[in-house]
Amino acid sequence: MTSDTFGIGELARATGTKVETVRWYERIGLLAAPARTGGNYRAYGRQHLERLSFVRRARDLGFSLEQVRELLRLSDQQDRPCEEVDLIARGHLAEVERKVADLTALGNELRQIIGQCGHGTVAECRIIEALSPL
Amino acid sequence: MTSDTFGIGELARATGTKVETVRWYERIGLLAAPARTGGNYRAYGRQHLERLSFVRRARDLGFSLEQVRELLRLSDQQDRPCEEVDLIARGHLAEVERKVADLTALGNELRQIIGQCGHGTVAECRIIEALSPL
DNA sequence: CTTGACCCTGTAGTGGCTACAGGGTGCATG
DNA sequence: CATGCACCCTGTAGCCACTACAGGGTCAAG
Repeated sequence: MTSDTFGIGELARATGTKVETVRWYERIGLLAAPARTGGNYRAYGRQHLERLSFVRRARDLGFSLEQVRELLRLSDQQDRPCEEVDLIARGHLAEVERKVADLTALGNELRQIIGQCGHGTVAECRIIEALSPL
Repeated sequence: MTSDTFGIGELARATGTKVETVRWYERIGLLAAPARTGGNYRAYGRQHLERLSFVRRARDLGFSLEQVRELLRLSDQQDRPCEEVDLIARGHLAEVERKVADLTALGNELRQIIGQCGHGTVAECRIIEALSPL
């Protein structure tokens, strides 16, 4: 391994990714396959590190792998307008907001049900009752 | 099929479940296997309908299948204290609240990033920039 | 020369379904 | 009585995004 390449473990540590996940990203074509050493070890360079950091950051922001794939593709077309990027991000934000609304409503319903629990027997349990039909 | 039994399609419609999902629940032992007709069709009764309604309602409230399984088991032990039921429900609520908090933070971050988009080229795109390392 | 950390491939499992493929059943219509 | 159609059956594969092995190979230090 030369001075400015590094193994999969180091790449994983540097990006906060699991080794298996790095290999998985390569398998599904999200990360280019790197060069190999004599012992068949993957040898990564700076570009791989940057690419994987991008992926990690986008994943942390909740983008799907398909969206990440598209964002990577777009980020390589530096002179095109960023409309599509904006569209993907706004679409994702809308999705996140929808989930927040759904989960908030769900939480309220759960709190209401739990609040009625009289801590008696299952037969009198309002939680079970709330789940039962009619 | 006698007067008070019904087929899988009817059960599915009555509970807002897909037929495949009903079969799936049976496969994983969440719903008891019903009797069969001469033509090997599943024949459900009132109990199955109640059971599946319970499952549906709990699933709609976001309980996992494992939690639903446990809630079903507990609901059958009518004279035991409902502590465990309460515990499952509170655990789930805590999880929901955690998700709401996480997603809200995520949404804020996304909104902030999107707000900086100047609608120029990808090269100047703040969204791509926000995803890129350093 | 052995130990231990690291790496390799390939496969199976997770949750909670969903979607077929390739058949059988049951009832109404012509 | 044949045909069409809606419904049902089993079994398997696919979805997402990994994760967890099993069963090996590689490499540097002691």
